[in-house]
Amino acid sequence: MANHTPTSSDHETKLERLLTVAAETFADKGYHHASIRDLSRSAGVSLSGLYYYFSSKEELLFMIQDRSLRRVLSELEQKLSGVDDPEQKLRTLVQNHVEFLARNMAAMRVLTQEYDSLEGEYRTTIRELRIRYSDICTEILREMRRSLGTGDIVPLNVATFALFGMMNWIYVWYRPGENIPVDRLAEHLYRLFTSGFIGRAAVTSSV
Amino acid sequence: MANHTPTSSDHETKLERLLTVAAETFADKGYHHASIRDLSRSAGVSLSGLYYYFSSKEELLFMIQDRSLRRVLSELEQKLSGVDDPEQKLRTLVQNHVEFLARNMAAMRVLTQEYDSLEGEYRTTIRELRIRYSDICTEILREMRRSLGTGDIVPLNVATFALFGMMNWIYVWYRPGENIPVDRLAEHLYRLFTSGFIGRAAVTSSV
DNA sequence: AGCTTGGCCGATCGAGCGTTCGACAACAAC
DNA sequence: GTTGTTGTCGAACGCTCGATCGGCCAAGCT
Repeated sequence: MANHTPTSSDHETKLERLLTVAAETFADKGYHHASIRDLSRSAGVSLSGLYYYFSSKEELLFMIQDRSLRRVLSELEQKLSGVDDPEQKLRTLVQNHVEFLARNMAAMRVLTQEYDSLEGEYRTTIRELRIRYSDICTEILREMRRSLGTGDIVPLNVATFALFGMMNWIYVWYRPGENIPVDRLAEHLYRLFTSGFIGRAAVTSSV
Repeated sequence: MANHTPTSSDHETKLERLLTVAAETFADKGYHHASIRDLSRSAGVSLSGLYYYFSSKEELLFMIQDRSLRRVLSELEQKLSGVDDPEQKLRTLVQNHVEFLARNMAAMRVLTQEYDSLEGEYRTTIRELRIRYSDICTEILREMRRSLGTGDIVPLNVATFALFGMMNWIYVWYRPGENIPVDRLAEHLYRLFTSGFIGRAAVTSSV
């Protein structure tokens, strides 16, 4: 009577562990190339035993993406509450994204690289979460522009995609521990995006 | 006697067509998920007939990546010869890359997304080409910095990866014809990278 | 003791995969 | 007219895949 759901937390813990193993395997070999048998080997569970925790390979992929995206989103929204200055908001977004990405490299790689592997309702759900995420970014950029009174140099959606491109490209080259620290990297990207590479106001020619 | 390799150009033409079809299929369904049977259907050639033009699926993937990379590299080097100003060089690089990417979206998508699917010598070859490409970019950035006398704000390799991230992210969201024209997009990205989003010199806080 | 349930497994199925092989038609060379 | 080359094909092989199913076992309840 003490705990009326005695096994549910064990179940959740083990599921979480399986998702981590799966994310690493998918990140390493790619979703389609990695077999459920690979997972069962890495997780030390039998092939059929895995199906107790999820009902299909695609649902497994969905769970990895869904949980990562919701987590990074909720951490961001939590950190943003209370911040008013648009520039500080953007810095918070970049720091949060880069740091989360470095902490959950495998899952985030699966999230960005295997989106096309989802179909139907799974895909729709993930797409809506992604849109919600990028909308937050675009809105911050809009505020920045308004508060600084700068003109419409670059379309907001192009700027948003460029920023996410800079950040998400990290998993192609960055290895935590081998390169510069994560917080310095985030600061570099934030500065590159806001101030640019040269760091001065006017760029010479016309167009 | 007039032409001692009469069929070789036909052969090359057909191979080129097959590579295009294959790139589109791989870009659409992913390398591992797309079957050779899919290709044979799309190309209107029998399954076994395909093997006259390549000896394995992996070689096919390699040829797509190798040809794209060599082509974009040679077009870049050609355009760069004669340009002295580092800023103009960088603008040329961005224009060339973005424009090529928009013209060969499928192949470039395969190039960036399916690098991990190559193994052994194939992988080594492609990696060396990629390094040669990014080295050109890093070298231009170094020249820019020297000629402008600006300090070491952001490490050159971080800046290089950020730039390629901005550019290569294009295939995630950009659809030629639906969004802004390609040359405008390239100019936006060039400006974003050099001058940044805000477009002024100093950014407030310390760190 | 008997019964239920959560967790897990070995064996197996049907489907699809990449690749190979022998054959065949067209065409040029001798 | 024979021979060799180029391009194409249908059929098949061996293998791996995702998924299923019946059953086992330990724990908790009655």
